[in-house]
Amino acid sequence: MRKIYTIGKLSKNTGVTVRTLDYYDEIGLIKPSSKTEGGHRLYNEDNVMQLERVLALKYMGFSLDKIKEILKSSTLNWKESIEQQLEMVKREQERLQMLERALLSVSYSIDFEEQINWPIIYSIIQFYHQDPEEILQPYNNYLGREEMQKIMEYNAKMSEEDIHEWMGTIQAIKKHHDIDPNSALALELAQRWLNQAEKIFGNDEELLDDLWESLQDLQEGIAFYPMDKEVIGFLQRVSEAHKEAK
Amino acid sequence: MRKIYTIGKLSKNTGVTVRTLDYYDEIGLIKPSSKTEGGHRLYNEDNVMQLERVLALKYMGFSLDKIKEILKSSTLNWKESIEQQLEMVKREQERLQMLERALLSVSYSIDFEEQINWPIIYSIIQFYHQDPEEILQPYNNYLGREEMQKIMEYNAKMSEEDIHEWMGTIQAIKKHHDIDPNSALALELAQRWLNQAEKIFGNDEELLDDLWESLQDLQEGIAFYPMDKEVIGFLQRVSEAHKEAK
DNA sequence: ATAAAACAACACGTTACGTGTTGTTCAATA
DNA sequence: TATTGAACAACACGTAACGTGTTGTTTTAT
Repeated sequence: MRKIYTIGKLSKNTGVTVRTLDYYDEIGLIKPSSKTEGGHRLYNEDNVMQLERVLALKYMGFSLDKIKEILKSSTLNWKESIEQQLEMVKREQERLQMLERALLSVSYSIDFEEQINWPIIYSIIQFYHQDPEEILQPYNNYLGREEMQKIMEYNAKMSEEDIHEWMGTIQAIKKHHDIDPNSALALELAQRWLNQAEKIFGNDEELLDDLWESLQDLQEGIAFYPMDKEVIGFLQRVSEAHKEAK
Repeated sequence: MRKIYTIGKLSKNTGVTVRTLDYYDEIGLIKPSSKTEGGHRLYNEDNVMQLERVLALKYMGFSLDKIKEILKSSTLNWKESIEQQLEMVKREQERLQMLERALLSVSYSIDFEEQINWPIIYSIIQFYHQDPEEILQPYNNYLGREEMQKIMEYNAKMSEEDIHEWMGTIQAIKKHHDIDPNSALALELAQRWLNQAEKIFGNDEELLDDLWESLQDLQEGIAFYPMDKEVIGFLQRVSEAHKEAK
């Protein structure tokens, strides 16, 4: 029993709008198998099958143009198309990762500052805008290949919670950066920073030492929130004051 | 020293095309502060600042319309916009997750079958198309709330490798589903399936038992590759044959 | 036979510009 | 100062995949 559908029936059966079927006809993606004398479109079961395939490919994220191409081609090209699509999806996922972190950082920065601090937003975006490899480039002279690799891994593992805490600490230091390095509060802040850094970079003392050294030279830090010379200078002063006190 | 830029200079300094600045003027996003007698646009430093902000917001994924709205509003609305954007990003990430898994599954299915098996593609897409909660609905009568929760977690943790192996096993069973349940090959296949299942669902024997029970009743399985009655029937037969042999 | 429903074909709108054209203004040079 | 080449404004059309709306025609039910 061969079934024939008018465009309206096909639309109801598949959930695809009439306009869409109209459009698919127009671009030559699905041509109705026949027409009535008056010119109304008639779809047969082959057409239904074509539509199902188109919908499947559309779900996989292909453009209608690509779908037309794929449906005409052989299995070999199929594999290639799917691989390409997979790569596209992975790139998009990475982009969204960066975007999510940037948005979180901006959100936290508004929490802490209680207003919009544009320079910080710019630096957050600049940080996440470049691809991960590039971020660490300034450290090239200070850190080895493996160390950079490690930092990347630790960095990627940071949770929302971690980012939040980290930003809170930096923010607190920025607020009090001019207090006496010998004071209890100064020590507490430095301790807090160190704890956080250890949490992020594991208990890898050596890595942390190398990183700290490079930070002192560069006067500008990695991380999701600008570790600028204000913060680094503060940490230096507290560290020295603490050493002397010993 | 107030700097004034023509559209071309501003374009060169910021990397934004002249056409884009033209467009931003047209939609009222960035209006040049003044014009020459002849009508050429002149941008001042305020305009440069506006442009920097627009670019920052654009990077965060907002539409130009939303950006216009945000730049006019207060800090409060800012928070809300960013939260919304974050939710959008998260939804999109979930969608891409599903999409990636679907594409991987289709890719593997082509590997195994060496041709395009449309019904399998449809079921893969149907599986990933619904939201995660809905997938487990048929099991509602068999599994408790916590058990379903666990399955979801295990499922989400599956790596590419896992999916690949799983599909390979199911595929192999489908190829040999009519062999003697007492044969060595049958036992081996069933063993392979069990190993895989244990790998995915941990060593949680109880969970696996309940799941297996529900599978036998429903005759259709969860998972990224159709565990249909062919496969389930095969596993049943081998299991019984093995019990008797004991 | 007639009225209502379905349909075809066309047009415009959507986003954030790219690309190209025409006519005008600016800036540098002779 | 006149000229010429570069820069510019303003406009048009194209992009992807349709949604929405209109007009005129065909089909279907009564």
